[in-house]
Amino acid sequence: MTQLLDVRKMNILRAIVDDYILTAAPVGSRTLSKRDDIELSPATIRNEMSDLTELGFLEQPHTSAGRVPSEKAYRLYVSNIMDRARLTDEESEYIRRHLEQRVSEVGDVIRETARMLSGITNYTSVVQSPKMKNARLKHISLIPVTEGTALAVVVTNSGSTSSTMLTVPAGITAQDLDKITHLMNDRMTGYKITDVHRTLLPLLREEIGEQADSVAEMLGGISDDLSKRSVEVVGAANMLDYPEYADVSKAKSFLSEIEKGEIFKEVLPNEDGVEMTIRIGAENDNPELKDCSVITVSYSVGGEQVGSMGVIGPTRMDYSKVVAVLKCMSESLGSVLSKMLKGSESHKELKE
Amino acid sequence: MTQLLDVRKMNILRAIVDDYILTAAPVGSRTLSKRDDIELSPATIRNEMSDLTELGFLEQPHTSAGRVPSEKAYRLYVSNIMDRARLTDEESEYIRRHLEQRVSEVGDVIRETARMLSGITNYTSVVQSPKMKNARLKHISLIPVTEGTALAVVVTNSGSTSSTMLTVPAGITAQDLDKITHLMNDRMTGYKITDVHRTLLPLLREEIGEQADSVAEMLGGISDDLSKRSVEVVGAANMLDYPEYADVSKAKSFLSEIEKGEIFKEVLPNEDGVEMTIRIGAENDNPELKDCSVITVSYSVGGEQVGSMGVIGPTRMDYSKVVAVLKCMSESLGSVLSKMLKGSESHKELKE
DNA sequence: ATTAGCACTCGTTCCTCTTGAGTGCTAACA
DNA sequence: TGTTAGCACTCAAGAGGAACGAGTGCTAAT
Repeated sequence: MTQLLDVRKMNILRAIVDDYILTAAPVGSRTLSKRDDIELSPATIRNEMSDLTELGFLEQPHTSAGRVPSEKAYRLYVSNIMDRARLTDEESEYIRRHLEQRVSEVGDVIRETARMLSGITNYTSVVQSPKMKNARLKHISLIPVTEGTALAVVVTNSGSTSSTMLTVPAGITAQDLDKITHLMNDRMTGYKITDVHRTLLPLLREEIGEQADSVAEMLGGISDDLSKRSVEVVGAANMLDYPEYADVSKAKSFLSEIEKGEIFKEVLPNEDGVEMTIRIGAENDNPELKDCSVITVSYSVGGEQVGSMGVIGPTRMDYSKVVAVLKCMSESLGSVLSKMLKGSESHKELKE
Repeated sequence: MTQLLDVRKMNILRAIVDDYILTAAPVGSRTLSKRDDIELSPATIRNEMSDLTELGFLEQPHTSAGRVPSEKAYRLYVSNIMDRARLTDEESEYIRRHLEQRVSEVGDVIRETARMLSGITNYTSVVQSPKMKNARLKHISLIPVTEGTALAVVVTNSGSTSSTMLTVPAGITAQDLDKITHLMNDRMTGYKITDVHRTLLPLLREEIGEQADSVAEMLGGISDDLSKRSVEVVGAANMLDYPEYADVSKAKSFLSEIEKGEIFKEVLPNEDGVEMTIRIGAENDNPELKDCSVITVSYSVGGEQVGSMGVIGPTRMDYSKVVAVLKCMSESLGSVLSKMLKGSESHKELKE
């Protein structure tokens, strides 16, 4: 990338963004010239600021106010300017240790992650539970509930359970369900949940004949259901701490959006391989977030991205800190989950 | 109860409360005298208001402002004055129909109840899931997970499932767990979950001898876990619509309290037999709710109170409407749950 | 190229004044 | 004796205006 701005302009822009992130007040030339890292007179700075305004990096609320960074400025700041901080060892140690105290259930770990993320950053956090597509079958029970419906209770190798209501094809009896349950527990444990119904098909044909296909379809519903993932959102009320939301009607519309529960879409996993995404203001698809920035990071177990989490804050958020915290969280969560899920011993692959 | 106030004072008080609930602005004597239901001159009203203030039913924000009802006034209003409205048939029909569309899962019904409750009242709703203490065992699986831990998956006659991580006593093998599972499915279905571990004890003695007691204790953990109940809280952001929360810092402290997730305590079931409770302002245990009123109602299945729900709003809430909506909701939820849970056929009672 | 100097802009703050909704009290009235 | 008209008084809220000051842009000197 070619140098968009000369070094001096960069420095001034950094100083303005840093200051604005801290104070939320328009930054003036005199304030800047007092800083140690800028050795220029106010007048010179004013000239530079005037240029930066023309280039679209700064905005002026009104003639006699200081300058405020534009979204373009944040973009540049985030990609080229800010120092990509790492947390101190104590901080990351603290995070990891807290997370490791919650090793009994995946849900607990996710919740604790969300809580810490919002607690440390003081913004709103969104954490998605890991996808279980690669989970392997450990135990299954098909339990008839009413005429035509059955409950499938699946335990995966990671110890997580899920239960799904299934519609039982006509003609399948409780005895059939029992037979299928035993068949699956005997022959299919260790297979990926998503593969089970296909792999099982030939065996089913032997056991229950012509209804095998409809039963396989029913079992497919289990892996569909398993792909539904929960999302923890914590710290929405934190936003009220920032002058951006001093106006109650703004606060209300933000909080209502959060309560709708579709915010997780903003945190949807990035394309494979992309670790971190920063979306600033209007870059967000959701118009309700046009004054917010959303930073998301994916987390991995065993080298594979299985989920993501994010932080939502005002565009004037502390990008550097949030990036650092998210990195650490992602690593910690990944490693804690790995430990939890490593109870998976027998892996049988589906030969396609 | 003896008549605390004469009829005219009652009328004036009702008018003031009604007006204040509507407008949130202090009510003056002239405003009142313009109302059709009060045929008195402002001066007369002033005299009465002065008396009511002395008696503690009214308060004055400052000398030259109108009067505002005190908590004592709301108390009186709620117990003796307000007309206990019922919903129209269309309204209650609407509620019932909406709820009946969610018959597949208890959790869905609870969530929809909370959503409607907050949607209709425009306050914050809290709905507790029904207690399952009387649920009866339909199916159980004990699945070894790691050395020393097992997962208990329980399906009740109502079709709801729960899974609990149990600590397996030393010396109990996977085979033992299997044996116990079969024993329970063969002999204990239809019993109340809470009774199972006790009733099973003699049978366990036969099967696994001296370890029976520790196993029974482990199984007791299942019913402990089953008594954990989820709570849905919806519409916290609604509070921002009211001038009481125009101050962001108030809004923040309310929302933070909600987010802490302990609000359900305010909705804890009333003593048996009490159907509805109204707690006004300082009557709430939680100091964070001292400017709020909480109305809770219990709901029943088969004549037994199994849960409760409530609405949280400013003390200046529309008591009459909320009471009516809660009554209707309680009945609808009760009847919908009854239908869902009536799948319970075989009941075996524990002979004590 | 930088900076000191200066006139100018404009939001914020702080007064003061006015307005009006409300009161309490007193005296007249039915 | 209860009700009401009248009046002086209070006080929050709003309007208007001066003073302030943080900021700018421009020009001329360094």
